Amino acid sequence: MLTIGKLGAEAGVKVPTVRYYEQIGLLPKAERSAGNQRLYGRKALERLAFIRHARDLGFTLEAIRDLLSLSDRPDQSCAAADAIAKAQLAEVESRLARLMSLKAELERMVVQCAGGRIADCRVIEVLGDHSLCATDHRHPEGEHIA
Amino acid sequence: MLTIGKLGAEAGVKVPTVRYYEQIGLLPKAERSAGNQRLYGRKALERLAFIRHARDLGFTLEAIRDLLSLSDRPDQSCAAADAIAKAQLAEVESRLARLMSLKAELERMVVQCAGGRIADCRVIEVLGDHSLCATDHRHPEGEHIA
DNA sequence: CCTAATGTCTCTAGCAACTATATGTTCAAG
DNA sequence: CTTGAACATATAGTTGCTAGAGACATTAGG
Ligand SMILES: [Zn+2]
Ligand SMILES: [Zn+2]
Ligand SMILES: [Zn+2]
Ligand SMILES: [Zn+2]
Repeated sequence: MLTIGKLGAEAGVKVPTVRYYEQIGLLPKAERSAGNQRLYGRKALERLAFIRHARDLGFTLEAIRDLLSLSDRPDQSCAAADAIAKAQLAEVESRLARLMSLKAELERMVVQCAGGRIADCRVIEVLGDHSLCATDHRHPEGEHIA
Repeated sequence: MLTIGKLGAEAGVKVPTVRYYEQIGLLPKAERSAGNQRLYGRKALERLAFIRHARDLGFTLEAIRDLLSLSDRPDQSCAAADAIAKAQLAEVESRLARLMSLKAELERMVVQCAGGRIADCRVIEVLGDHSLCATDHRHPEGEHIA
């Protein structure tokens, strides 16, 4: 049995994060030692590693919650799981497109600045006027910015 | 003079967001009408449009605060503004690199799944085991995930 | 065996950047 | 003059954690 610290170290997750996952019901309530400390077995480690990996791939905790409950029903069709992964792929692709556009605009700004006074700074000028941009990089409503 | 609603519409910013920007000191406290409603002039509109555009380019509010205070000093060197833009470009490039890696892994997962039962689902399998991944896409510590 | 250093416990609050809700006031149209 | 939209304030919620306070548990050294 692992203490929370060992568990976190094995899975690459910080201790408060493990407790947080338990709090929001992503991990089941852990067994406790005589002294009230959490104890984990191999199954909990696998579950936490799954969560960590899915987070690393950008899935939200909500999506991970669904994926975990699917993975608890091995005999069902995996269509729902695949749909979640495809949605995540689409999300990543859309962020990618936007970030490429941002990169282009930022590069233009930085390159065009001759490095003089603020009054002549291309960075400041472009930030004040989107019509100076080459692409329409604007934030589609409802999309997360990061 | 514009009311907050008109101002927001002109700049493409929601009304509560305008009030939020005022609250955190990004916009100066607005003049008020006899009936205590906010009134804005052209300068405020320009400032809000600047903020909106910078947000659209992914700058944080902290960076925008700095850029705004720089733009209030037109005679100073623009080196600091350029540095902020370069840092933002670097940030975008690093996110881009990570997202490309995520996209590759997600595509692999989705393509490899034959679409049967959960027990055989490649999506679930890969999520449980990073060693099945082709690249090291893992989250560098301290970086934002989105 | 005692002590000191970690590690763990709970609880609360904070971060970014808003968004939503509730309740009340002002304004413009008809 | 009444109605309804737009405005006002204040508070709480969102996501995914992270940081702190103050108390208890465990472990390693002397
Ligand atoms: Zn410049
Ligand atoms: Zn632009
Ligand atoms: Zn599948
Ligand atoms: Zn992986």
